[in-house]
Amino acid sequence: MQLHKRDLVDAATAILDNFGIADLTMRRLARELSVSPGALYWHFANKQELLGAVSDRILEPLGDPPGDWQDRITNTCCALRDALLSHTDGSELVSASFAAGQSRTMADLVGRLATAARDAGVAESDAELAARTVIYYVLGFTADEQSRLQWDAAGATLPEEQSVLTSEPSRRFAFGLGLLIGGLTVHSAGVVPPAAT
Amino acid sequence: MQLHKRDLVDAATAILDNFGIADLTMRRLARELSVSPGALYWHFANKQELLGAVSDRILEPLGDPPGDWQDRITNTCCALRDALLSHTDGSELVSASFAAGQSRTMADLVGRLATAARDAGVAESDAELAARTVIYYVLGFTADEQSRLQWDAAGATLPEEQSVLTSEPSRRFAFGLGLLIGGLTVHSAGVVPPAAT
DNA sequence: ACCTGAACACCGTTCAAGT
DNA sequence: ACCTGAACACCGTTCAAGT
Repeated sequence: MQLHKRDLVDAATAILDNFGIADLTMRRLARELSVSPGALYWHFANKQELLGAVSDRILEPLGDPPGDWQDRITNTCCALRDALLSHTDGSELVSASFAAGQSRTMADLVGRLATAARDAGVAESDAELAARTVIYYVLGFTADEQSRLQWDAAGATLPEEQSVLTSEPSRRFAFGLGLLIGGLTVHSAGVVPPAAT
Repeated sequence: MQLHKRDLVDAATAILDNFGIADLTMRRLARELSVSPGALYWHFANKQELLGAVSDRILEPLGDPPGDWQDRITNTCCALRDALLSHTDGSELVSASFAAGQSRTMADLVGRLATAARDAGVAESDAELAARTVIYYVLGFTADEQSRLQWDAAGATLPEEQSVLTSEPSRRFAFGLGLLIGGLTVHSAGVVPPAAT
């Protein structure tokens, strides 16, 4: 039967979940679909584009949260982190797609967070940067968290006494987020950030 | 003559600067050194370790700045950005080495920034996370900046009217940094960050 | 329109064997 | 101690040719 983009993304997501990003290759995907490697290039121009589609699939659960700007930032970031943690190497994959500009959903997220930043009093010219700064944090934090989680899951499972770096990750995630929201709050209060260089 | 670690890192850095990270392969490096690919594995256990050494080379210019905690964070971040921008794909390479825990210098940087965070009033248990949050920002911002710079350098050179995203990058860098320093400042003033999840 | 087969130009890593 | 040669097990991408 005919191959559709959806089928490729389904199978790619399954490989990701079961074997991780290192095994998510075009050839492996073709093998899984019982198809020649070249067939994939009828549906996607290249691997980057395919990975972008998988990223968007991973980010499908993200909604458009209501509330004031603080709530919207907090909810968006928590939902993003949850989505990334739901798939093996999720943060690594989405980080790469984001950097390559291949994820529609990440672009939308930047837009929404920029709106929240404007509502916080950030100037139009800096709103997107503020949005991206928040995203850098979520992607960086979650990549760290996930690599430690997956390393622990593979190795010895220290049952109670975990490292300070793996303990209470949600509380820690909120701390860093609070730093950024606090920064936006003082910014809107009229404090000028110190000059760099 | 004998091959030393230094020679490998020299040659690897030259490939990076002249051709970018995609061309920095073990086989290419061996060819450049007129040596068999296997020879490299006498000096480095694997590619990750070699890339870690290149990252440390790139970060060599970084000093240990004096001053109050705000100055130390600002100067460290600006020096880090400068070092990354001095080498083709510098931020991509160092980001990867940092994520893989292969750069001694990045580990040192986390330590120094954590000390600054403690001086800002951050609790011992959160100081390293605050340090990492600052680093996520610098790496994320600079990766973005560098990819746009390198894309512009390759394509059409729009001489005057640049996109809002590539204009005045240093001012924009300082803005995001100010957000984080502002967040640390209000934190030390006793404001509790809002809970996430 | 959609896919196969086969090729092109590569990878990272290992390891017996040489000097 | 340090390196070669050769192999192992792969990659992403292209493209004439088939249906």
